[in-house]
Amino acid sequence: MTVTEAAAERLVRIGEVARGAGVSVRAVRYYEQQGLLIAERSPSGQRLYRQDAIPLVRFFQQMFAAGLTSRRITELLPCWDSGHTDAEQRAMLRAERDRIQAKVDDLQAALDRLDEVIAITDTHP
Amino acid sequence: MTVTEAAAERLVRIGEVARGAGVSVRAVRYYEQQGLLIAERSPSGQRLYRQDAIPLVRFFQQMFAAGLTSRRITELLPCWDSGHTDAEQRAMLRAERDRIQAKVDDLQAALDRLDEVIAITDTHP
DNA sequence: CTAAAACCTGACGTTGACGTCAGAGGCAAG
DNA sequence: CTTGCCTCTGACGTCAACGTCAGGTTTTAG
Repeated sequence: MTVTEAAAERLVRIGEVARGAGVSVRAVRYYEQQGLLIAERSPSGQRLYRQDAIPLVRFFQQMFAAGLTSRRITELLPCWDSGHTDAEQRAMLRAERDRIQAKVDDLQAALDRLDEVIAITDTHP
Repeated sequence: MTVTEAAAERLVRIGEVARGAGVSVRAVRYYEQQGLLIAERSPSGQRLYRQDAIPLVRFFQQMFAAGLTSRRITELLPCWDSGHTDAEQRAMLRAERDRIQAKVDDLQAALDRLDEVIAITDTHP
């Protein structure tokens, strides 16, 4: 089943997406504004989402937590949607991977320093 | 020799501290404004730092990278200076440690997802 | 039918660690 | 002495992902 084909699925409103993904309604609107998430509209103008919008929003959160910007995510979304990538996208993917790995290393180093202090302060109360 | 205490050492100006620690002059002034770094003053008002200000600034950078705020760092500085801590400080240390650990886990999960996509896009060029 | 709950579109506010600019001194070299 | 670099104090600007408020429409529960 492709994206455009999308048989008659149960469509949900923004509140259900927000609750389901654990974010605010404002956040979901923001994602649309940034081009991350496209919603159908009801005749009265309310946003209607397919159910897979919920794991998608969770995924956005994960990428945000990893330090990607919404712009970068939009640039990389086709990699997930179609599985097809050009050279530039593959380069971005690796760049982000490397950046995140470096961040993990930094955090681990900070963690070690904190643990060191904790060990000292625990033996010197 | 603790961090704050020190004998008559060669004092350096802000530019040398900034270059030595790999940050901007503005950043060093900001740290003073936030109460992280205290500087002597020359008769003309220029900031004079002891040389151990340089590793200290590096340490601040490391903590910033780990997501601590300048306020939190000021609250925890005594743990490094004196080695003495009260219950509240030990609780903060552990809270930060746990937060960083959780962040590492999140980053690792994001990393795995990216690697997954990279592997796919590499086999489907 | 009505009231509450949910949704809409702007649009301004928040946070943290600085960047940047303006205007005014200070300091060693030639 | 003056040139050029360094430093000073404000003070406003930046960026990203939302929070929040205002004022209005829509959907739903009873």
